[in-house]
Amino acid sequence: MRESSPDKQEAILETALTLFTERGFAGTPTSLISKEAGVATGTLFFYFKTKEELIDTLYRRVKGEAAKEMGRGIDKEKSAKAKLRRLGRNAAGWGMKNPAKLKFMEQFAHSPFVSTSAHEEGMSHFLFLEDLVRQGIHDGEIRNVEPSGIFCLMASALSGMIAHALSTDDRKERERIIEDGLDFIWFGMKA
Amino acid sequence: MRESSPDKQEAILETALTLFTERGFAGTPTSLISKEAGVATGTLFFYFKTKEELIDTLYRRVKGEAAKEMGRGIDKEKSAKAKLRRLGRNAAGWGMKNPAKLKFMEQFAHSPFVSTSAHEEGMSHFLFLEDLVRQGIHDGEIRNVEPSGIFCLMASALSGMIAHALSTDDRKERERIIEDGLDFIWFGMKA
Amino acid sequence: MRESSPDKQEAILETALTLFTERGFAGTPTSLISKEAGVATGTLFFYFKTKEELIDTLYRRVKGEAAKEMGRGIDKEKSAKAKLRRLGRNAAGWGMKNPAKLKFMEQFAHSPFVSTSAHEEGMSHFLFLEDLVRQGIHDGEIRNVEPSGIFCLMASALSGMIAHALSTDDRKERERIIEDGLDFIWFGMKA
Amino acid sequence: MRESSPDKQEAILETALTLFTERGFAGTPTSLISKEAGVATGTLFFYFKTKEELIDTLYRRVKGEAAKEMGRGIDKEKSAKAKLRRLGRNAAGWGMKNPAKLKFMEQFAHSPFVSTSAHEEGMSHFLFLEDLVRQGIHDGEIRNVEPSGIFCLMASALSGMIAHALSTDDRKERERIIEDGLDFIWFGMKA
DNA sequence: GATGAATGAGGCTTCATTCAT
DNA sequence: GATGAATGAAGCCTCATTCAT
Repeated sequence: MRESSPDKQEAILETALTLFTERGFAGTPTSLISKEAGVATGTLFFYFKTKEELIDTLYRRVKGEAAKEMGRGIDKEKSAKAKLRRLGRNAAGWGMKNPAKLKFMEQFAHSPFVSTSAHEEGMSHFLFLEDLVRQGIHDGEIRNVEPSGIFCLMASALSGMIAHALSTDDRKERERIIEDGLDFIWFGMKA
Repeated sequence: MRESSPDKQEAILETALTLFTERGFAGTPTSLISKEAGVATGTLFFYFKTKEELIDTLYRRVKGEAAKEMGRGIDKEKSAKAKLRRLGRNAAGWGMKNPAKLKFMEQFAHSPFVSTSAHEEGMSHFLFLEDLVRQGIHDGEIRNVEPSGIFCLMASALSGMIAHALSTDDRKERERIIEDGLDFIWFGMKA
Repeated sequence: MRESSPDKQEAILETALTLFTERGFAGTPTSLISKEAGVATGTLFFYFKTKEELIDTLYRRVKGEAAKEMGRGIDKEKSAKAKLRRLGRNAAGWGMKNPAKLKFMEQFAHSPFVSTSAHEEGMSHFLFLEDLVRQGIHDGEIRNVEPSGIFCLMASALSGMIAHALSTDDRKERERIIEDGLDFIWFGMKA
Repeated sequence: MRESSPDKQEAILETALTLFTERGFAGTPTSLISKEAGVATGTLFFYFKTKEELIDTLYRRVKGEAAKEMGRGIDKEKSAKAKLRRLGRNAAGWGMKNPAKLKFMEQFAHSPFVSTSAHEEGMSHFLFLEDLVRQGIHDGEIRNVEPSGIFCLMASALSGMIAHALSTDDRKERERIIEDGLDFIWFGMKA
């Protein structure tokens, strides 16, 4: 009865991610999460005081992980164009490899279930992207318009692009969608 | 209390829209909707067999209205560029005038609460947009890439742009955001 | 399934009184109350927002009823002595006839489950008793000491007396206990 | 945090007393007791097999201590009157010095949480009081009525008196309440 | 058409208790 | 002796839905 799993908390988070993605937040009882995770009801509440805290934790984690993946190797690139392209490919790559996490973020990006503070923390991970745009403008590569606007447009276009890419299973097709999408984004902002 | 709705059904729909936007589907009991709408609990279920039917009806309505508004006056324009610009301005204008409805659509675009059929019907209203892109490509105004991809990019960028525009109260600022956004979208796709 | 009982609320209150007396507040689940009262779980919460509100309502009712019974016919008596004796007999009579209510009051008089406001309202019903003592002092029938002190002593002695009387089933014995108790109280305060 | 208890068991008992008084039995989780006492959850259950055993132990202790304090120096007094007065002063003194313990006893004297056996043991400590009354009757100092009745009246009046005395912070006032109360009790029973 | 009291399945959370370390 | 992660039964309460009036 007393098991040796070193990481019940991890099991809960992982299970919750999948279930939330499949059934939504309200459609996923905590009892189902614990059952699927192979722990007792009480265990979930030992690690997360409330269901909301579990959601929040998950949201912060996934958003943080996504941001980290997106930034990978950016510094090695010289021009804003190259940096953005790398970033876009990173994002697409992460989304392709983690469709559940992507769906989770999409689903809850606008959800009132996610606390405001989690949303803010989530956003903060992507601030470096705005700096990148700012630098591009300064260097004359990007059109001189409000950086936060470009950031929004880029972020939403990127997200739409990845969702679209995920709708096909064909690798070639996906790559084409991504390259076309990155072109769209770059032409949209370049000086 | 709700003097502008002679019709109870209308009062329910209107109230539900506001409440869903503020509190989400799961956070809005039908009892609260009927109370705020000034009708009895039973009345809501006379007009809508289930809560989900109410949600679906609302979703279809709002999506349909948005699509109708976006298409207004498009035929008068000649070039794809002009058509798209008009369409973008319509969308932005509608969003500015109906922030609650916009928020509703944003929040529930990915929600499992909305039935698949409602989602599909919602999407169908925007198919004319894809035709528009197709025509633009044929006329050489738009780059020759998969139209559905452009459609996705445009739609998500538009939505991000409007959300960003709504974050400020300054009319001038809003207009600037919208014009910059429409430029971004156009440059992104033009041949 | 839909019954015609005109007074489910009353059934709930009555059942709750008995069960609380037998099992205490914490030992009585709301589910048991509704089951024994022959109503659905939800019905209890339709009439009482929370379990605590049910307790409070019950406490106020019982205390109010007790106070009313105690005051019955007091005005007809002339002297303080006669008034107090009548009051004491009323109290004892009520306690004998309503042992469950008495036990309920005893049990929860000091309980943190009963809200402060309910306790205060409960006490307020007995203020007339303090006035009675004050008048007795003024008329020289009762020793001139702080009336609130006498009130406390009298109230607690009365309550102890009734509890003691209830411990026997013999009517004669009970009457003796009551008369002896009323003597005790009167000699304790008379001038 | 709790530096005065070298013994964990003692710390648990002390903490439990305070918490039970403030929040009632049902409102005080064992986890809170152990946390406040600075021990692990498991430790509490090493010393007390169940929560009820902890409650019982506490109840027996407090009741025993109270009885012991009340009886202090009684033998030195000659007359029943003097013995009772001494006993009353002892009781009042103990109550003033141990308001938490007093409140604990008041609150749980009628509680179904306390086992029957603990209640009986608690009562047994006060049997000497009944003997004292019996002796007073035999010596002609106390009215010849059923001793157990007098015992009940005296006990409840005493308890009401102490509660009342505790409601003021003024030392003079308190002493007056106690002396008046002891008069009340004595006049109530004297021959 | 309209009402709102009534239903009861089911959700979230608490907490006494256990036991491997 | 002591710890605290883990358990799971059980409690309070919500809320979509029904139906007699």
